[in-house]
Amino acid sequence: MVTLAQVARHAGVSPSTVSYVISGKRSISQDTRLRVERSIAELGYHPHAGARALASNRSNVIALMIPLRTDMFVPVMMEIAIAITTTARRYAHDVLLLTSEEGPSAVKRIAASGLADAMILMDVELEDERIPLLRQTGAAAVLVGLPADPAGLTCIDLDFEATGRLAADHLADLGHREVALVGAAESVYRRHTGFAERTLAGFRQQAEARGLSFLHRPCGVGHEAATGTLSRILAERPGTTALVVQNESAVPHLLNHLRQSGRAVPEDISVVAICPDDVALHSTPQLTSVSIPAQEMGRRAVELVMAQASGRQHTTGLTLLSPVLTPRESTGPAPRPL
Amino acid sequence: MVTLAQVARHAGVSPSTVSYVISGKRSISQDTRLRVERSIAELGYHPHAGARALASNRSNVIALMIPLRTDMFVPVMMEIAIAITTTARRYAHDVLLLTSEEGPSAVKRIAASGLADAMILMDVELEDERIPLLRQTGAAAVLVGLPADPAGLTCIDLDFEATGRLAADHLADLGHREVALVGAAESVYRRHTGFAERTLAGFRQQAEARGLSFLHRPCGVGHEAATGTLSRILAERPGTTALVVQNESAVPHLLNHLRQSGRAVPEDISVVAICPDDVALHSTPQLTSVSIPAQEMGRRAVELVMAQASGRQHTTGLTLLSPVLTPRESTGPAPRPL
DNA sequence: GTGAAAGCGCTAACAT
DNA sequence: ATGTTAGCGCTTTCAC
Repeated sequence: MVTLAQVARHAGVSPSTVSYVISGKRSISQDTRLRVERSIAELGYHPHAGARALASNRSNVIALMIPLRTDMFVPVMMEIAIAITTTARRYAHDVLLLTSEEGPSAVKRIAASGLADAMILMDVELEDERIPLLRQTGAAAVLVGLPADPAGLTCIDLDFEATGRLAADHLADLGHREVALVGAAESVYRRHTGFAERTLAGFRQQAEARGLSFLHRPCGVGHEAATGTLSRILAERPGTTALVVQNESAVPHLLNHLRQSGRAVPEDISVVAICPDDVALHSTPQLTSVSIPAQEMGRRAVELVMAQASGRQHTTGLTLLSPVLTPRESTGPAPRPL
Repeated sequence: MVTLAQVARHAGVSPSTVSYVISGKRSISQDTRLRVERSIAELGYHPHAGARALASNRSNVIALMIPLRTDMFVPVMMEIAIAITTTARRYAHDVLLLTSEEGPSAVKRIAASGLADAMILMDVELEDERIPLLRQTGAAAVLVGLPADPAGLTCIDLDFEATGRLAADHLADLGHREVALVGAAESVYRRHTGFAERTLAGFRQQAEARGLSFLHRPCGVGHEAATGTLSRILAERPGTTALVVQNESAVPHLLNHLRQSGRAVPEDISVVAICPDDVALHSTPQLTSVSIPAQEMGRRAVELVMAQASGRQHTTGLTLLSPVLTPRESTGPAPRPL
């Protein structure tokens, strides 16, 4: 193993000089810097992470806690996780993956062991058990999602209330009067993961403001669940002319069920999806959608947590990304009543 | 921060005793052990990861390299990653997440920095750039997937050749004579990720042995791609009575297209999917499938890499999990020719 | 602009 | 069965 001392000897300088060349924490003459850098390259030196963490009290690692659950749309989580990881590298950090299996105590373990010096928590619940521990350890942390009481915490999420309002407005503008919201799995609502409830609240608010009547139904995973939910909606409210879908995995089933039951999209029924762009683009017809900006959420989460960890500021507060609705082929004017 | 020395003082023993209580590397009297354990709990002590790594030359971290690509079925990757993470915890290890963005040099960086003492590589290509570096650093490593030349490497994967043969046999047993394989995205074949080609090879071999004629077509993502691929297959070979599908994201579209074109499954056409069980179970009809044992692959990958890292054995070799085909509702006897 | 040296918290000989 | 102690490789004063 190549050590800093070896690099120093090779370059004919002292160990501290090598250290300072690497960290840039004091000015070095052009000449020395070059010699040291050449030695580093030549010997293939990489600083020992443990030694560095021990001496500097910073691990250069961000812990990422992801849920074990499978009732969320997995590709979105994965995209966020990947965006976090690649962004972290830009800050010379690595990402440690933790699952919720270990429970809230993982927060304590990570903080106390100095394994990571910042944490990003995904799948935050309204009353998340990890939050008290977070407050008590005072670790730099960012939540992806909103808890009930975000005071003193740094959170980032899509503004789902605005998302619900946006969808309602879009449909109201098109003249729809009777609409339905096909939501996430029931377990998601039961668990009080904020996003589903916030979307519903925003949608309800604006639906009422715009005089829309609407129905909300959760929807489980799989073909049966999706078609069953849709049939029941259409049976109960035959006058429904538009659907808002906040359930990526149900999208193909829903579209197919509409096709099969002889309803044309958007002529007979309009569809707005809340989903990543690629899902919307790969559907037929391409879906009018409010996109889930997974990449941006991951990137911003890292930026927020790095700002905190570097002590530059305690950006304690909410970052709510504004939803963007992209009209595509799946929404159109409400059909004239028969 | 609570240190080992503080625990020692609190328990009235020497630091090394505390260390040995924790590691179990030498026998401790019942009495001392209890006192030390109580002190640890009382003070909320967690060993400093960096210090431990520095002193012991072991980080207790497994690096997991995942692909950035999105043409693989994401939920399977995620399930493997989660299984790896939870299994790693059973070995008192954590998982460091690396993406392929950093390139092959990540292997060098991790090995040289001592950040991880073992690596698991996913999405292995036949001529994977990371392999030479792996051989040269001599790091403990397990590949999920098979490269062209696995000599000296430890690999684990589903036995996709046997999977192909199994599917062919199942259909031949049911009397089918003309079958088609709906494969992964074309990019997957171009990149020479082994699994798709191996499935095809196994399927071809057994199809020939059993006298099946067959067609193979890659299939991209999305509704258009899936239905287009299927229409073309049926146009080209109207006598096709069975489909093997190695493309999870195409499954719902395929089933719907069959339904819509008036073909009953399995009366008119049988379908065998190569997919995780939950995809098979959530389809209608439930699919006869060869399951992708994501959990087991993750778990076994950790076991293999731990065995290696602990030096107990260099299990250099392939672990090919035997495929299991579960007959469900989507396959039946070949229809009598008209 | 550069060097010397004191730790960081732990492990693992080497003691007894 | 337990204690003493010398590092592990790095960062960071302190000194010039």
